Amino acid sequence: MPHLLIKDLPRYECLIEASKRFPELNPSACEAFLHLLRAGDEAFVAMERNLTAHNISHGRFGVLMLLAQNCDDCGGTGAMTPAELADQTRVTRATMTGLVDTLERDGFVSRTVDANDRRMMRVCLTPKAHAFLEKLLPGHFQLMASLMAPLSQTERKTLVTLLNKVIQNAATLNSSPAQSTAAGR
Amino acid sequence: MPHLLIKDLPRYECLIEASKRFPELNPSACEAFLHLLRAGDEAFVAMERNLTAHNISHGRFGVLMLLAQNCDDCGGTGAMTPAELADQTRVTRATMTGLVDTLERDGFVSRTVDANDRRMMRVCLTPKAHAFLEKLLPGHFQLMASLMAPLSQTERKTLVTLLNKVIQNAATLNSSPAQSTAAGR
DNA sequence: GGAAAACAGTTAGGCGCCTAACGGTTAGCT
DNA sequence: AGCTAACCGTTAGGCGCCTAACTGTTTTCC
Repeated sequence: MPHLLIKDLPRYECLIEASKRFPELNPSACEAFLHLLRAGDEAFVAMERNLTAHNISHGRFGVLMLLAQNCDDCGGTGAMTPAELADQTRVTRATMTGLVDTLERDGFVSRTVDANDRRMMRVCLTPKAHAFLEKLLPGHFQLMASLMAPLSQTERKTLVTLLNKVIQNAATLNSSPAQSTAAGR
Repeated sequence: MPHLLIKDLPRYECLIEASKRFPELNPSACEAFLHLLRAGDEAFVAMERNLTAHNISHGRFGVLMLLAQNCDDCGGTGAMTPAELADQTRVTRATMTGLVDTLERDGFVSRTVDANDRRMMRVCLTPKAHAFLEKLLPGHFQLMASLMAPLSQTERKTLVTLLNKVIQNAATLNSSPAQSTAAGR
């Protein structure tokens, strides 16, 4: 379930030591990177454990949340196409087909063909899904709260600010074509 | 490849709005949690993109790093049993079997049976693996550095401190049998 | 000495995600 | 009109990770 990630993060002195062999290794950057990876993984595992206890994968949960949000916020019908869902949840359309398949099988969503464009499908939440979320979400939110409990309000704000810088930076890095560093193969 | 995670993180006002319907939702905790998940995912994707460019998965990479570390630090032979590897990389022994299988197939590790206990195997890095790491690691470290570039030295320290609090807390939460209603700590 | 428990590693089967290729539908061009 | 390109959703096949059950080896304890 968890991402493979070395159990004991290396001590800072080891990073400094290693930086002598590898001049490209920036100890503070490496330390921050590894801690970020680890904390994110830990948070993910905690969340997924809670979800699997309710017999739902994080993938399917993401789809339900997205549909629910679309339903509540825009006051719309809550209907979205698979392509929209795939785009906003960052999975491929092929994966979304599988997710919607199982959600439909379990009675959480319904599929209908678009009246105007027969290529498109409309995916809608069922009442059963709304009831399911209503029962699941309180525990989900409590989990977030207890995970962030050791941080004060201002610490959380600081954390968000710092993470935002990383997110923005990573977004541009990840979208750039290729930043291959080593020359050739 | 990435964890499914909603593309646009909700605005803070939306969280406050949602907290009216769900009293368990703590807006600042939720915001910090989602940003952590996203930043960790972004970092993970960046790292894995770099690794797959060298035809290695993050799972196999973790095993190689662990073996290399064990070799360098302790001055030992660098030989570890699959059970040790599985324990320290946080995957099951069954998964480790598969990882070592492919690593052995590609000539990166060798398997030998322990002389004293014929139940055990000894997994060792080959010279080919050392050469491979020597070529791969500079780019790997550069990636970390460029990802953390927007943070100053002190900001990185702050980030590590905050993340450490979360990691410690999550470790106890994840190891506990079931999460309580969390009124404490 | 011999049965049973404990342990190490592997195999079998499942799930989620991916990429690549496929039929069905609409829009654009000549 | 008809041919083509673009698009939507789906299928097929692969990889990594999981759990559960299995094989083989050592230890334990009568």
